[in-house]
Amino acid sequence: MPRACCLPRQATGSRPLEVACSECGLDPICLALDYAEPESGVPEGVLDRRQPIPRGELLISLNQPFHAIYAVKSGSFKAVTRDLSNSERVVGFFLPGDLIGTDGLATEHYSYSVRALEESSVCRLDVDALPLAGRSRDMIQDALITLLGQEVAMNHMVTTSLIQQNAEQRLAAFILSLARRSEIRGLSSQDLRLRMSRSDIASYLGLARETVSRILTRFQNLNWIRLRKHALRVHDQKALEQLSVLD
Amino acid sequence: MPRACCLPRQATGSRPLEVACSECGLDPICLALDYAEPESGVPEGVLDRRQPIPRGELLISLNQPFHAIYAVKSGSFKAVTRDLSNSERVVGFFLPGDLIGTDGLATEHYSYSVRALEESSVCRLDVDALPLAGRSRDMIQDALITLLGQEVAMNHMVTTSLIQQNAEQRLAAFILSLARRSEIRGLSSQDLRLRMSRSDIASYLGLARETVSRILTRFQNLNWIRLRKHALRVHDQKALEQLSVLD
DNA sequence: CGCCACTTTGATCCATGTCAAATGCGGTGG
DNA sequence: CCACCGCATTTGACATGGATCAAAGTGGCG
Repeated sequence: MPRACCLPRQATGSRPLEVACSECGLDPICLALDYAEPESGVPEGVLDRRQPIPRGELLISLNQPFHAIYAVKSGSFKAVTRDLSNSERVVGFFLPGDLIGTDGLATEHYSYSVRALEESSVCRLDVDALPLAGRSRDMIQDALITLLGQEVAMNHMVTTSLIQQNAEQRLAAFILSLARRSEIRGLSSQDLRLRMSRSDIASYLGLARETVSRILTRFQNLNWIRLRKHALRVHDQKALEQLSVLD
Repeated sequence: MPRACCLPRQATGSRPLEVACSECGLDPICLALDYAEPESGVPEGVLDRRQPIPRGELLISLNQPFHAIYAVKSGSFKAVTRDLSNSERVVGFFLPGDLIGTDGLATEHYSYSVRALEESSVCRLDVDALPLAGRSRDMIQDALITLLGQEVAMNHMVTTSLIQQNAEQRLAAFILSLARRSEIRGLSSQDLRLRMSRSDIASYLGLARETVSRILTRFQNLNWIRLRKHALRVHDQKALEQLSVLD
């Protein structure tokens, strides 16, 4: 059973690595839609595959009405919201295979802006148009329930691990989470590309950017990681893991 | 259209205040099940209403397989999990109208233990038995999607507000969130009962219990709140709100 | 009445925020 | 190709919020 949407872009030269459809968070729904191949009978616009997004471009604007869920195919994104004092706060990063916008399902509008950190591509699922797709509601609903449930569980973990850990632990957990997500999606867990700025990381982790910088160099001096501009290589995963375990 | 399950317990004497069914998070599903009244044809055990839970009792144990979602009818609960270093961490409080266990929908097991902070009661929805209820899958699925979506949005807010606020702001936000939830459910937003210990609050907010204590007395000295053992009266909601706005 | 758990208050220390300056890096124009 | 500029990052010095340790106060319950 070849997954058609994964075939064409196999070796397009300098393109960044893509996550395989089979590893993508949207896959259950794509399956239900037969990947919206022409012969599937799914109308145009329900599932748009591989939409390119230039670096710096907004994929979603805060408070925009909800219409679609996106899956990151390649590249990366950051989610930014405004807190009560109206200052920007990074609330998440999206890597290949991640879903963007699931929280809009309930609220009817997006609760954050999403910006491409690099040249990226996404698959877009038009939720409003889903009923037109003629697919079994049950399948799609079940898939959505699963997705949302995973989202809840993930958020839960993140919250738990971020609050009341010190700066070193937060950074270690952050790096490990990137590595794990990368691995889950079938990419390398050792060579990571941190396309976000130190400020973005700091904002996300609730730290000062100076602290992020200091601790990253500390990790590097301990030979736990190797950091060259935005390329991160994990040398000693065990050491990072131990850090989170020690209280 | 009287809501049957709200009728009988109207004035049972010394019982704590109950949330009305119409204000309960489970209501959309209860509606779909006709409140599981005898004449509704819903089998026994799908929706158990008003199960009493004694103070200190476990409603859910960590890692227990998932079977049901609960709605708090009266009283209150705390959710406790263990972090990587195996120490206990409070990850949430449940007040009347709140749903417990929604994250199990996806993970198939509960990710925290839930303990009654006082004599409480819950409605129990047996998710496994739902298909037997003969209700339209669509209705129930839609309701579940809405519930999960709200959960995601809520978690999002909590995470955003907790990380990178100082202790005063966290406490202020905590009190305000209790007040708002109380109000949303149709109860008083000024008179709150904090049945959890200072340690529980501290654990939840990622602070030391001494800090919680100190700041609560500080708020009291400023005349923003009045605190008598576990009864909290909000005197100056505006002041608390301003605190979160200032960065 | 007295024990035990919880809470409050006080004193001290350290991690991390803040401010400031130096360094590095990419882009642009000459 | 180099000179210059602007921005991100790194590094240093210092201040402080909150953790930690310690001890006293408070209330519930046998």
